Amino acid sequence: MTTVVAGIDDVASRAGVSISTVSRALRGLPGVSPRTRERVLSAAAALHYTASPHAAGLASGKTSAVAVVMPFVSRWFSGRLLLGIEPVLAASRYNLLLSRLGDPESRADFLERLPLRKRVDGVLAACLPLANGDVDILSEVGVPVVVVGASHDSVPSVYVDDVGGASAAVQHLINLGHRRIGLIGGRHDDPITCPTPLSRREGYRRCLADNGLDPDADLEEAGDFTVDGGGRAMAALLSRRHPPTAVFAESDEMAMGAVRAARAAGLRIPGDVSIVGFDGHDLAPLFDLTTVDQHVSEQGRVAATLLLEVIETRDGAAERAHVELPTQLVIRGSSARRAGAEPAPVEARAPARRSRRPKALSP
Amino acid sequence: MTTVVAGIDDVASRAGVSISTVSRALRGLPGVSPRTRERVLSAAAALHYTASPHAAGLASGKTSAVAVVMPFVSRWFSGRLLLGIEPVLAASRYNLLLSRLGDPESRADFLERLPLRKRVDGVLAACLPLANGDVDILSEVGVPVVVVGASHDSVPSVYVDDVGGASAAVQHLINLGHRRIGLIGGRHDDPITCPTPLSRREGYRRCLADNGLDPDADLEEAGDFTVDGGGRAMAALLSRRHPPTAVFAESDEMAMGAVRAARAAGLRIPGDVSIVGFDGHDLAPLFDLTTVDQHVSEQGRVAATLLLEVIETRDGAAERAHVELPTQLVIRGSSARRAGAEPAPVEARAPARRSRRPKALSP
DNA sequence: GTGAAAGCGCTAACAC
DNA sequence: GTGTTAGCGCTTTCAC
Repeated sequence: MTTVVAGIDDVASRAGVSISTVSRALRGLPGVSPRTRERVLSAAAALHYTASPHAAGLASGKTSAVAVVMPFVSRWFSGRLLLGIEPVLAASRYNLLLSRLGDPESRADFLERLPLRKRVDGVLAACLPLANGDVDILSEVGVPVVVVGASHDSVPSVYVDDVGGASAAVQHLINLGHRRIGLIGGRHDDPITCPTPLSRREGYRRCLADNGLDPDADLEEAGDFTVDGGGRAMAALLSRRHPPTAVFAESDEMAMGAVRAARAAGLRIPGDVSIVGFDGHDLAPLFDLTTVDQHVSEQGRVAATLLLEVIETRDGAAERAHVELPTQLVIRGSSARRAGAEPAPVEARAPARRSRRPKALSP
Repeated sequence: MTTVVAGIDDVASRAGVSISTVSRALRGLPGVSPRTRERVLSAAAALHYTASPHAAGLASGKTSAVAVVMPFVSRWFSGRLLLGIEPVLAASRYNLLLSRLGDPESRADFLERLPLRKRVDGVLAACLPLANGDVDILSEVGVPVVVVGASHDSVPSVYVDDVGGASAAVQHLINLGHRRIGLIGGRHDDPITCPTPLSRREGYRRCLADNGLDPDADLEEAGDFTVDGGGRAMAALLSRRHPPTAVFAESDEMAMGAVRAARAAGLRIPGDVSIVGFDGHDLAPLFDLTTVDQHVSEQGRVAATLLLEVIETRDGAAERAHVELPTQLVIRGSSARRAGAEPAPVEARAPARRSRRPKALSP
């Protein structure tokens, strides 16, 4: 069963050439006659030969692998990101090494041991909270690093405008006549989360301020980015003496929990309370949820492309790239004009439910 | 920025020993005095030294990496599986190489080139449709293979009893007085899907037959395992001259789409139609969805553990292991007694909504 | 256009 | 208990 695997010398002798010619022919290097190349290729195919990445890596210094590091592997966000990243890597024949850096210990251990060092050609860091010191350590791995889902000064990064996106969501609610707008956010004392919740909260507060509304700490509640957390936060907000007439949740899953909690409290959506999320979650349409789509898989695609560019060209421009991708407010049925508010100019609603994302992108 | 990385000889000279002593000390091998080991360890720590997996792999034949191969990377199922797999691998210091084998071409290419060969110590194949020939080819990679999410004769595997699980779901509906029970299934002509849909359909049909009900092709509809597909299938079923009073969907996402479609058709759930899904999806509680929980992350955990066992012990028993994990019918509010049916013995309902899964398992 | 030989950075015998 | 040496399977000069 454990078949002996063909080595480069097997191919060489079968093709009647030396191993260096095999190496050159197989990698498409110049200096090999068409006839020879042809013979080598068919010999390799016949033997199911593939060069050992280890040996090749040792000799050449290239590993043809990149590491993707994220705090969670099972969240919706992680999957979407991988959806964008994987095809890019596969197309360039890079292996994808997945690492989770959830808790502070594993993160410390990672930064201490740098187990990826010498194993990959680049690192894609998703949503990691990179303190300045961390980046220094990370750059010590000696390979390019690209950050996705957060902006960072000294590392190329791909991200969306969280402040602007949150702001657009809140502005949408304000345009609908809402004045008491609640926030369901992340917990800001969690050392392992990304800066994301801070930015979205900032967008929320800034938008209120820009519209002459006082941010009210009583209308902000932590939902720790889970469905249940969102539900609890919503319940808390609804129990205030002056509950909000609309709520902006910093993630769609929290928004879904909020929808559930509001319904459980006997409220109708959007009749009694409007809810807006953030993400563009696949299941958001099921809740008829208005949301800020952050095109996660596109972020992944762009980040992976950028990383490969940095790896392969060592281009100074790419190494300093900061790509801000747009968000998009997708208006659905969970947000509506506040009962009793004066009418206002009409906003465009999302078109047909499924038109948001081309089919190829949503397996 | 691109710091020079310490090699084993740097550590050796700093500790004042030879490189083989460094190698031994760092890997915890016997034959090193405590004093020496101590000096080596601190030298290595000071230099942030980590052995190059490539060099180590070349020399030892072990790569300390395993490949996880799945048809999709962004589905809920994939994330859950990774959630179970990753900690097991990380605990044993194995790297996780993620490959997608979605379309037939990439699958053929994979089987042709076996790019993993020589790169990993083992392969975890999730939900891949392994024809017998494919397994032979796969075993040619020369490393152990464990299949998860499907049973296969010649390869150790971890799976749930799809037939039994589906059967339990349908029996539940029959117990509730339903007689016309629809099926929302997968498409069986798709060459890349797992045997899963066939098994669940078999469980559905068998359960009907066991209860003296004739399976009716008119009550089966394909939903291709997506929310929208489930919605379309539900709409189709509801448009039958004799629509079903209950529907079993082979996945929770299809069930969610079905819930939506039923509501869109003006039906109440479970008053007008009962719906049961299959998966134990995180968001199922949001839909109050009765479902067959297949504990996906547990499947991943067990499969990863099994794979490491095979790798590390080359134990014949492990190499022949077929682990069938139990499914669990979780009864929620989407299924109820058929209107007008005679009463029957009470079934246990799910307890508090969040008790289904310990917190540590649901990030 | 092709081959020979020298490593890449480790591990694993084997000697001391 | 520790050091020396020969590879692991390739890529890469450098000759030819």
